[in-house]
Amino acid sequence: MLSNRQENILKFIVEEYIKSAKPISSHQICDSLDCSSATIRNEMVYLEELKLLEKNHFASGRIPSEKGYKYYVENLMQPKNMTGEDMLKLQTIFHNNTLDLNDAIKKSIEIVSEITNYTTVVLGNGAKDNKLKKVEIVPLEDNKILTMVITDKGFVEHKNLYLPKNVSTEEVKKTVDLINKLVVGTPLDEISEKLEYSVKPIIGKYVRQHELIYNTFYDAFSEITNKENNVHFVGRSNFLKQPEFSDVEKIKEIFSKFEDVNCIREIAEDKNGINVYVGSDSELSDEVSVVKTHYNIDGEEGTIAIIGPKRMEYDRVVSLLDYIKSNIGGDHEEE
Amino acid sequence: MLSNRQENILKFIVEEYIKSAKPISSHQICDSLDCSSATIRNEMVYLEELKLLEKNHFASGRIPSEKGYKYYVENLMQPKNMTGEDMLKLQTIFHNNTLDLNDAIKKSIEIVSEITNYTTVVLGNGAKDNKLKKVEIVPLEDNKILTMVITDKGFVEHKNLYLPKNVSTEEVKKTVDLINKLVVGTPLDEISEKLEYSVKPIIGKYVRQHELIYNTFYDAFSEITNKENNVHFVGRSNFLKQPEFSDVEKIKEIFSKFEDVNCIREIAEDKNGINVYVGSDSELSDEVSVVKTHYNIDGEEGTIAIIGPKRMEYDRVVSLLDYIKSNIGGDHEEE
DNA sequence: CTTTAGCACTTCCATTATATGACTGCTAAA
DNA sequence: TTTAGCAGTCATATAATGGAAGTGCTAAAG
Repeated sequence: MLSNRQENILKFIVEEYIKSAKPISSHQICDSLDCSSATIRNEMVYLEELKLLEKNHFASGRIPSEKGYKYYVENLMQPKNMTGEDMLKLQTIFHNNTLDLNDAIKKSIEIVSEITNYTTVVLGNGAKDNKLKKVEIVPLEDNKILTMVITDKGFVEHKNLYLPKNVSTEEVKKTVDLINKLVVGTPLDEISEKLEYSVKPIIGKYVRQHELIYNTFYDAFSEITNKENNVHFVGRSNFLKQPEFSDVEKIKEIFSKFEDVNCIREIAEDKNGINVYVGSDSELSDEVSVVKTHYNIDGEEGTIAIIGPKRMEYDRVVSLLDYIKSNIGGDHEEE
Repeated sequence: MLSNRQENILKFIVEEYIKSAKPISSHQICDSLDCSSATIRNEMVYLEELKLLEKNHFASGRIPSEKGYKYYVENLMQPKNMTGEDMLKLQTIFHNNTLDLNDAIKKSIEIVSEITNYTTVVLGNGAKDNKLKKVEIVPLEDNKILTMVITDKGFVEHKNLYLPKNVSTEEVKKTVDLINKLVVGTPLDEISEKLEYSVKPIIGKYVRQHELIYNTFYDAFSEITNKENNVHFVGRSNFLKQPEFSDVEKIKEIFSKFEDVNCIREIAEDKNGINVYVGSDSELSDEVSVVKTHYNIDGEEGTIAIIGPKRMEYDRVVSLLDYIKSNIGGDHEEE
């Protein structure tokens, strides 16, 4: 158990280090705690024994350890009031009533990224659990047709296809009608299966050249459903602004994680509330922290995450996420 | 005018420096040119007077100047035969007959980026000159509707809208019918105008709450047409791999250019053929070169650009671009 | 028992010195 | 015109040096 003074010292060190990125000396602390630097030093030795603080070298000031950050986040951090400026910027989004949920979230995190200089991600779960609303084709010039797949949540995927010359648009239309009759309402990730056992056996009765057309649609669907999650990444290069990433090697490490789809998928969160993952808990790199939250608004689910250095303004980021979460998906009934 | 030997020396230096990123000394050259290092040095002095070569410091080897690179590209570079490996990777795309032009280009540059470790961009001119094919709405749950704008080239823009409670879907449908009747065939960038003088004056006759609906559509259209060009950027972080960008400050400079939409727009090219812009000519940074080409296939236009350090494998990149250009937009009639 | 002053000690960091290696430029001879 | 050879220049690596910063410890004071 930490004494009151020990907690204050830890808090001071974490917060000051977040601001300055420089190790904190005992002298810097004694003013605000009203005791001598020697006293602080004695306490610091204890905090270091508990692995809450670290030193870069024998005679450097202290910096928070990963454990120290965690202790801070869990026990010492106080909710930070949002500044009027931050609020104002976000409100321009929330007051736009016609904005789609996904667009609103994207815009919010763009703003967060801009005002905090951290990296932000939205990871929607895409259209996986959406149900097929309809399939539509629009014949364009020549043998080119536009095919669209529309889901019940308003997700649209489209793809331009070129038909082999011996296939007429009429035949394709018949196929589309068949699909619409038989497959509408099916969740996207079950469509391939359903096509196989409910459309394929009978398509031959209605459609000439059915094999070619069927395969084309089958491929189009599987491409659409395999499409990687809806990720919106903003402000990757903000990491370049952080002094602890002034080494290109470290930047490389982070960026290669960012490019690795699997790493990004792992960011997905399913816990309630706003969760903070420091360093190794972030699953990305020991050098970064992730603050994230899961949302589920009228069935549209996803994760919003803010990625920054461990030396992150946790209090500010948490309050920003909190603010966004309580404002998105607000009723569109009103007005 | 350069002598034969002088050209050979310049060529050797450029090509060797591209490989090694280290200044080239006279000794390295004399073997392959069959004369002594002193002779080379005498020639190098002359090439330096012409500003084709530079030195980092008094006793360093020579590196090509911007002018030197240009001379190389214009006069010395020989077309490089593509390696079988490179070809093979690209052919997987060109042999996929159902692939849309845009998708094919995107996939190609992804491969180019991967095999060359340079950054690539496709800058389509979006849907600006497309003509409206149709507007469509799909009512979803509650007061949410999906609105889609489809163009003659198969470009689709969609947006989920929330209707105020007192507006019925019926009224929206009427508006859509009106727009389809009056505005179809109009180029996208003239639509706002046309809405204003051909739909607005008469919409009141057919639609209740016409103001609200009209404004909603008007906004949706202007948002769609203002949408920034279709840019597909790949492999930004490849710059981290180049030794001349081991300094974070330089990376910052490049990345901030990449994030600046105007800078990216300027990449658009309208000249014929494949053009090489070295250093300051690149419009991005003195430290990079851009190799780009304009394509116009069945009216779909755009620019493909490859961005790398000045120390770029120009011959390889040019041949890659050439190969892609002669393969995309191949007939879909066959088979 | 807690706090503090003071001092010795450790490490970093910037500066300087020094040696080495890599090249060039120049000169004089081939 | 070409070449050999040497002096001269600069980068780079390594070591030495003198602060500066900040701790740990001890002993005295509260």
